[in-house]
Amino acid sequence: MTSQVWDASPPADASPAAEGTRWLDPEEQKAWRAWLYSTQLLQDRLDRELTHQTGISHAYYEILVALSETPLRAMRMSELADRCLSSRSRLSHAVSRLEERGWVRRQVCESDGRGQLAVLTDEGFAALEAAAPVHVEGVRTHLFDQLSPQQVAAMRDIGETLLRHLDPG
Amino acid sequence: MTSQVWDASPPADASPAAEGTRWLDPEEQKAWRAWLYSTQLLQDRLDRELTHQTGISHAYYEILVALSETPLRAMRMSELADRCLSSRSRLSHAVSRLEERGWVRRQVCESDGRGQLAVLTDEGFAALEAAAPVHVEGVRTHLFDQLSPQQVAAMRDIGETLLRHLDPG
DNA sequence: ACAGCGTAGTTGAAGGCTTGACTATTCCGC
DNA sequence: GCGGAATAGTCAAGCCTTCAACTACGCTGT
Repeated sequence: MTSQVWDASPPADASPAAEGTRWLDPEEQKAWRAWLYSTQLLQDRLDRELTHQTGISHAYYEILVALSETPLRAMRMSELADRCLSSRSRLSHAVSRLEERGWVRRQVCESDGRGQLAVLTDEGFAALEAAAPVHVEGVRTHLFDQLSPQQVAAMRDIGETLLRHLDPG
Repeated sequence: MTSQVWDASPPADASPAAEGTRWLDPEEQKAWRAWLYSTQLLQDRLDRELTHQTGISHAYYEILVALSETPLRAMRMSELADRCLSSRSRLSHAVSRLEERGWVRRQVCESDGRGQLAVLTDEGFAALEAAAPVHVEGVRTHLFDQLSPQQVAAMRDIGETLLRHLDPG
């Protein structure tokens, strides 16, 4: 009746819905907490530093990167949304705001009248060029400088394993 | 001038700000992308499933868990904010909404007139009890069922290493 | 006693995200 | 070609988060 650990062990007087639940054992719980906290702190930290030093949030940065890596610096809206793990709606709003900054413009798609192309402008490319070193330094300082080569390899292995399960694409 | 990879290699005509930037090598870049995508997809998925099946977002869930693990199911607002990796303001808003649902109530702190205690109500405890199996099943299905024991151990090790660097506490 | 400072927490406005409805266009089968 | 289903994208309402005040209380030194 006092303290419970809701990842790990069921309460003594477990509710009916809890029957058959595969609770986490202590090792799993520690791994889960470490993963959850570290990913949240790292993402917050990187996003905050990038935003404060460049005025570009990590979400916007990802959009600019995706466009810049494309031959014509242009991409269909849906394709861009998928690439950025973003909903259509969210991306549409974000592109509108990037348009206001003059970093992206919309252009109707030749081959499909329903479609729109998001096109990176020269100003947008310059903004990305200015932000990239800040982003990379953050990733290096807070992630790669902290880990051994073995840990980096394990991180990649775990990430790719999870992606095979999670990523519909 | 065409496609660039902004984590990995500098553009040929790098801007002055890019001088001396420690760009990521191809291995690091793959590790970074795998980590970034997998964490984002996993967190989205868990939050979405929990929200749809129980009406409780992961952020609210964390608050309820933190309170339930405490002897008197009560915690100082700041302490709770720290525990949930949340800003004071964000937590204050969240507790207000949990109060509207009748799951938490506020109570002035005896020992410090400035302080407030967030207290978990019986209704809040019941809501947590109902949501916990859904949460745990999600974590198991999308995380632990996908990984080998070695990978779980490595995940914990990496998480704890990063926490030592990131966590101010 | 009280001035000044630091701490605890709240509030309101501004902006971002999600959901669901909506328009416009294309594809498909007849 | 033409009618219906599917697809691409946008928009508005509501919720959440952030930021910058702001209130209230406690601590310290004189």
